Amino acid sequence: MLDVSYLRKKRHVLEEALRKRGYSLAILDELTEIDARRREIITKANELRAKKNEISKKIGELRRRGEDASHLMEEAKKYDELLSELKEKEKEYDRKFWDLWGYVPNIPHESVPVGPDESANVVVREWGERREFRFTPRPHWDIAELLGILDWKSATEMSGSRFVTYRGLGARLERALINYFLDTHTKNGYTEIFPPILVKPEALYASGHLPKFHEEMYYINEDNLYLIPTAEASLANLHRGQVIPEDKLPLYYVAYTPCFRREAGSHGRDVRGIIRMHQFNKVELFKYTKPEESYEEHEKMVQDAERILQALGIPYRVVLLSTGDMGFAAAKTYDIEVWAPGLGRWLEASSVSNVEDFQARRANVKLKRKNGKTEYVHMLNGSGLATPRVFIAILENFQQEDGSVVIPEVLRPYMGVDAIRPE
RNA sequence: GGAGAGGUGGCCGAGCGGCCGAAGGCGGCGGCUUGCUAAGCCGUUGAGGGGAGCAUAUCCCCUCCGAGGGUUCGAAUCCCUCCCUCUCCGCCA
Repeated sequence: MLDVSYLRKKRHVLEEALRKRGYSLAILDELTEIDARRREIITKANELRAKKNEISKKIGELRRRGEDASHLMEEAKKYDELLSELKEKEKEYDRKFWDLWGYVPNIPHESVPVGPDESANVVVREWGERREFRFTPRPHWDIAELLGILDWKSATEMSGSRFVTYRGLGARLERALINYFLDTHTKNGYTEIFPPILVKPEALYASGHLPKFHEEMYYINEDNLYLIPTAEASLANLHRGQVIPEDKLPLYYVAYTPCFRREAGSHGRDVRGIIRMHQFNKVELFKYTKPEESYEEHEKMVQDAERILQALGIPYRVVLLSTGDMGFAAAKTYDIEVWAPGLGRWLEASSVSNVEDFQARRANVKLKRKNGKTEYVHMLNGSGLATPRVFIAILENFQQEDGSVVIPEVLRPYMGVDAIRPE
């Protein structure tokens, strides 16, 4: 959520932000109208309340002296009728306003390329050499089939499409990735967290996933809880309502969690393999920083994710997302895409965003300066990394002609083998 | 799941219908002291919103004592619902 003063005092900034993102500006007119009405009502109600409070105070004084106050009590009652109506309206407009304000996205940082969609994204750098194959590289689902490490039949039978069962060294590889990621990041100063995976709606409002993305998440009506779509949702709530002394910042967190997404809008897309799953594993990085340091920390976070791919030897590129492709809460986002030779395309394995104070405002996380002043912290999140796409990249990049897959050096201690071979 | 206790400012903690945005302590900030010295003394110190204002200066008002309702002229204080914490019992990986 943005600071409301943008609507009143810096409307041009908002307009520009919405235009850059390709959003309609209509919402601003609606907001302005509701806001004007809302303030009108608040002002009126406050005046009435002030008068009524005054009378009540007098009654108190009279009563204490043991004098009669019935005439004043009559007068006070008159205000009740006037107020009760206004109070209803006040609530109504307040709710309307804040609900709608929740649909206003974050303002893109000035360094973000402007464009309608991913076509305007900018490749910032590319790492590693894409391997030349002497044979036609297979897509990961064929390799997995040969190796017997992914079992689609059991998963679809027990859970449906977009679920998979990892088997044998496949399950082992998944676990190895999670552990390797966690071990690497904790060595780099991130504190490991294992958060709840079911969270309350309030938590998702704070992270910015609600109200907009209800449809994208699994919701358990019985208990009013959501399955998290990413650990970001949990980590953004780690310090809810807290005031953090500035010398404690920045805070670095890393968390492994499964993630759950309904993928409601992507029927028919990426249906084969493990590119797009309802349930997948991800190791998430998260930072709480001072506002003036967040962009520097953003760059560092991208590099922390990149280092993992470098150690694994997977070719990748870093893409700066354009205004039209960026997420709702983000002010600036880099994607890290791994090369998948079997598919012949780049796959997003990480998305690293600076949301500035967008989440902090709703989660109410502040920092206290040395001079006693408080302000909202900046929050950053990034995958470090999502396992399925790294899993794919390993299979496809390190496949041999006979279908076996060579395990990267750094994973061997976790795997216990140097290759996965056909059964 | 059952029985009970409780949720108050950055933290601890008093208050249990009006004089309470809230005693006291700790912490923070400012100052004084420098023979009680890893101290003492004095002062100061919550958040959000609305209005006036060039103003992130200042002033006025409203709201906030877990959240949401209710009773009352008036609620931190009384009633209801929900959330959370703790204790005991039950169940259980």
